[in-house]
Amino acid sequence: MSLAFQLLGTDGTARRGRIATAHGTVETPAFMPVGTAGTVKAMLPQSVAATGAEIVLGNTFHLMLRPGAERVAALGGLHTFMNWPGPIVTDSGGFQVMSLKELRKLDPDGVTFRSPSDGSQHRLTPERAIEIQHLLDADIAMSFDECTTWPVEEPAAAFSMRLSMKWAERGRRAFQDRPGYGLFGILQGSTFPALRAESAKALTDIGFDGYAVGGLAVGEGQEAMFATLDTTLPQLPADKPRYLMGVGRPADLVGAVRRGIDMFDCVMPTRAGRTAQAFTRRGELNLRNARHRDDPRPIDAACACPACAHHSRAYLHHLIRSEEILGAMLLTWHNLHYYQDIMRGLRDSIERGALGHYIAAFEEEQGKGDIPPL
RNA sequence: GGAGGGGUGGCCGAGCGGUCAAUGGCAGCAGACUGUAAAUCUGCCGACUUCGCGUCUACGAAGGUUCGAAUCCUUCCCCCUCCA
Repeated sequence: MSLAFQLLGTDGTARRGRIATAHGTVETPAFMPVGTAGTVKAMLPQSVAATGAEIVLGNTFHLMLRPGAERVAALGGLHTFMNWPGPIVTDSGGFQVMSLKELRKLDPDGVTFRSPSDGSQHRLTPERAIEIQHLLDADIAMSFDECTTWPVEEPAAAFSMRLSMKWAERGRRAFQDRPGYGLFGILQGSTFPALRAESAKALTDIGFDGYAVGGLAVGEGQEAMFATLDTTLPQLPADKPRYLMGVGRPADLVGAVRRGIDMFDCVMPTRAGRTAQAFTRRGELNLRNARHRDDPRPIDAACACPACAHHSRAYLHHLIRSEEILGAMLLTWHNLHYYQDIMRGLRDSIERGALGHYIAAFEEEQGKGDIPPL
């Protein structure tokens, strides 16, 4: 247990902090781009850093299958392997327990997966998930859990959550404490306040370097997600970072930070970028749409990313229509840059005690919608 | 000149007597995407439309056979291959 978290300030329930890891510090609230298979898709590591991201996420399950955790370790660990010298967090494979439901068998001890690529069998237990994350050299490791599906009946959610809590305890025992490295526990319990409370107590009793809220943004909707955060976050220790897993859209990030979340990861900016969607200060844009065909304007005039600095919507539209790789690259870059702009804005306004103003301005501008072409 | 093959919705291309406004693919028009089985997936895609298994016009052209034809017959037009 030696991942230092410093709480630098607060504004209401929102927090401004700093995490010190073996590979550098992370200013929070932070958005962590998803690099599942050892790459933030369509981005060079240095480009990811250029957007302002300080930490990226890798995945235990995917890297275990290919190229293999032992191989990554032999090649110097994930930082060296993917040339990302900064901090790395790794998901435990818990999300795949949900997303690969059809390809896995769950038992009290762990989960047996069939590989989506070649059908081969792979076993993940709470202990093995930690071992793999050690091999990958993740600065922040995550407990192996079962990401509970939604909707779910309360008894099933309770059963699933309690299993995850047992696994969290086993993972905690397997985790080797080293300076600059930490292990986070993951809360479950779906949208049931009593289950979330039970989960929070179970994890804080065990004691982790940080606490993640899992099992949200799986279909319950923003209102239910925020309601769950409202009742759950006060039960977590103030001196540890809080990570909302798999979230989200810009408005989700803003609302969750206001409620006291310090960290996020989400495929949204990268995946949406590869599928033609751009997030902007004035809402979302689908660059595949014909209306951009003759538009000489940038995606977002207020954005400093390469896509907005040097290229028109018409050109981006052309690249996407032509299935040119550069289209996916530029839109991914833009989305990640905009996400980091949001995080910078949130951190800055919390420091100044002006979060309320920031959010009001954010919501007003988002609500305006895109400026129509002349 | 002779022999053979073929002309199908923006394009390519199935269909070869009814259940065909016509399989697929591409292009086109939209939508979705939240700890990545995702550079993916879904819907629409002749015209009209009260958006309904409704009406109309359609499978080179014109006739014909048939209860019924994109599918069979006749003539014509055009394209391709091979032989002279």
